[in-house]
Amino acid sequence: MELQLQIKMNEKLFLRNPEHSELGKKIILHSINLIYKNGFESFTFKKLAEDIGTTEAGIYRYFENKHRLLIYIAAWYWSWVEYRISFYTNNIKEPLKKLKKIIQLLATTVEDDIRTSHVNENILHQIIIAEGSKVYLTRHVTEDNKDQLFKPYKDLCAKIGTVILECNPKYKYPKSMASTIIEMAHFQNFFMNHLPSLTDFGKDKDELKIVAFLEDLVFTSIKKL
Amino acid sequence: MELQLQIKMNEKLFLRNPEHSELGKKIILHSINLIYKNGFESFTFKKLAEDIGTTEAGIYRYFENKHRLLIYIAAWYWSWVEYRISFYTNNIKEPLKKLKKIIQLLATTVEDDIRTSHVNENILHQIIIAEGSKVYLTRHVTEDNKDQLFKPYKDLCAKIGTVILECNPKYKYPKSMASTIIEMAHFQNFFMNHLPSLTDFGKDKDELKIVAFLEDLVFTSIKKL
DNA sequence: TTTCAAATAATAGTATTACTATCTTATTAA
DNA sequence: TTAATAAGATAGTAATACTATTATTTGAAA
Repeated sequence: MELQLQIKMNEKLFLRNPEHSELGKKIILHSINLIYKNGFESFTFKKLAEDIGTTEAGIYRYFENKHRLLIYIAAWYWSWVEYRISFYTNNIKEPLKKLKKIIQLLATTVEDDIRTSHVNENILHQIIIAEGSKVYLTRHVTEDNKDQLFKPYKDLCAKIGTVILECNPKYKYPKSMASTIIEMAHFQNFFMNHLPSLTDFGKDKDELKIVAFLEDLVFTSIKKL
Repeated sequence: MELQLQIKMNEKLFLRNPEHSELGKKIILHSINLIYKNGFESFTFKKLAEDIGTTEAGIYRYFENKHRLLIYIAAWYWSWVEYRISFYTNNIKEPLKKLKKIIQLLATTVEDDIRTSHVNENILHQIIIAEGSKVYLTRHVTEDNKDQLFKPYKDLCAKIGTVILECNPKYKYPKSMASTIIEMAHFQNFFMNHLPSLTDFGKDKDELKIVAFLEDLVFTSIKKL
């Protein structure tokens, strides 16, 4: 049995749906690889076009500009993360166990999902750690937010917030706690690898320590009466 | 009595020390205002030069490029925050009270410090919230880190880590907790104002709620035996 | 089978950005 | 008085971030 995982994306995220053509899929695949290799700053549509073997103008038919492409990639990533969380916590009844699983899924390296052949999820995870915040840290957050470009991220946050409330209905900050978990799962990873003195994991660079830190942080707070 | 607050900056942060000339001070003052107004993405040395009434080449004598200028501004900011924390927690003996004060200082709006006439600290605080992460989220973090460009940020983090250990010498993650406090003090503020559904403070947009959230988060975790 | 629309490729061109270089003038300190 | 230093003026370049136009391919409906 061969499965294809298709994530339905908001129409405003692109000019032409990249999932619907070969060139489109190449754009996603190659842009993820290029951003991974040289970072978002030095990434240009010209380089991407050369990499793919098409023209700059060709890319512009799919995405307004490189920032929009990054937003698309991030939206895809968060949708995929939410799907993944649903999948792996589906059968878990106990909310505390569920939250534990969520933290583990957010903070540890992912394997490549073979059902999405045009996306290497491990590399994608890495680039979202390094570039993800740039998606919303802009002058046009508000308009972009109105266009629902951040919906997958917000949905994920809301979902985690709900699980937190299931753990403790009296906990006062479920949404802020959820966004803290998500952000810190990534930031502590970035710090561990690049600015280790900002963390307690510098020596062994072990993702499981980030999980342990987050679990400690979250569970002591929400378990409190 | 008129006081002047001078912060000694690492030589690698600039080509020519902007504190040592009128033009230099203008560069800092106007760049903060321009970045505040239109964001770092649309900020260019050309616009800055026009704003000041000098030439592009003039700015390039002080800073290699606009990213270096942002690093400088951020370094200045974190040095100033650390100074401020030292000042306001100086007389506090009780470490828990000290940490509480630190959280409040990190998470609430600052007044303009009249002793630094070329810097409006309130606006500076705002731009660091929105642009601060971009300082280290680059391909060249490692080299920049070797050049000590992030020292003020790391020093602050270390200092807060020390206070956390004073509160509870057995707490296992003082540095990660410190970086979490610093980052979340800013991110929750950004989210509250621009993506409110990621927080629990969207309705009244009250910074004191961020303080309350952080206090809850931190103290339940570190007080644990 | 034609034909018509959609996608793509090829090419060219523009404004802005991110610089570098050079030369002149003002300032100030030995 | 001179010599260094900072600043101003001007010019120029390569790369970036686009837009526009025209031609070619492809695949599906008439």
